[in-house]
Amino acid sequence: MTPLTRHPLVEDFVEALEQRGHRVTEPRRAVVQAIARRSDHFTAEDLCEELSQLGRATVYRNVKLMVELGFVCRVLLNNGDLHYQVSHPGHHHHLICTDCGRSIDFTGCGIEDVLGEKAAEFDFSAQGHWLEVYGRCGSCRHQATAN
Amino acid sequence: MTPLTRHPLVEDFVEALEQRGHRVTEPRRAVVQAIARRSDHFTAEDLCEELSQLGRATVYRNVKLMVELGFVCRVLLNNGDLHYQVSHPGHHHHLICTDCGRSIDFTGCGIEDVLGEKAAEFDFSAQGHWLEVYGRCGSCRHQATAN
DNA sequence: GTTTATGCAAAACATTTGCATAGTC
DNA sequence: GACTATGCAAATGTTTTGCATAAAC
Repeated sequence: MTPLTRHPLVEDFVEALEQRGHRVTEPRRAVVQAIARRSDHFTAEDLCEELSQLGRATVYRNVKLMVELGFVCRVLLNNGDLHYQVSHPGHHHHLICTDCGRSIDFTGCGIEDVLGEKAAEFDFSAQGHWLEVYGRCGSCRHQATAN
Repeated sequence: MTPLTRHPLVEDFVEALEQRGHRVTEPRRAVVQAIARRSDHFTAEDLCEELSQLGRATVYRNVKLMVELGFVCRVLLNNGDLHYQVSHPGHHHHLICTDCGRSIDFTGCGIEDVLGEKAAEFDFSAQGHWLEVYGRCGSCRHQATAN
């Protein structure tokens, strides 16, 4: 699901940037590449370290841009930290492994109905929601069993 | 549900503090009272402003303590900010009004089943989750209609 | 050539920490 | 009296901003 092989995402992102009138500069490209390469969540600071040749402000500004364009979303980790991560464009959620920290996107949470009922109880009209799921991914579980 | 009348919570909190070996000082009491009075979510900085007679560190340390004791939880607002709020002790979620900003606690979200199925698809074993629901509360909806 | 992006340094926040002093139990 | 909490000031960490310069379109 998350492309690790090359970075086909980079070209998608660059194309979208151009279409929306954003200039494709070398620093911006570097930020986009660094993000696309990440198979996992990260902080702006992580990117700054990786891209130490760039100014902090440039990194922060471009991460923000990527969020605005919907290419990057935020994840709420179990410890309360908010990180960034390459995102499915639409509504989606994360299965976050408390062992390895990796997160898996999923769509179609199907909780709208449940929420609708609950909300009605409180005379509340639900419009959206944020959901993070914590647990253990397959490979971490299997590894633990193997040891 | 949220007690606005007096602050019966304060005594509950103080009692629990004593039971767990924490000393009940005047500054601590002031923080606890300020928190109990809040019908809405807040930041540590909000409390510092309200309790300007206290040192920042004291406020921060006591908020943290209240979180550790489970009296206060964090809420993820629609805009991505994390705030604090008086909390139901156990597992619960929030209905957050995007108009007035108020949040309503609810328990028994009943999404475990839905999540379990979803997680199984990805060979993921779900253990916990975080859910925030955004929408409009009754009074904001009614007010809008009235105008 | 016009406009947008960058880089730096400074500013603005938010939170934590060390340590001497004061307050609780 | 022993131990914990406070308050201050300083340190830390993160993110934003102003502005001159450079690059893109």
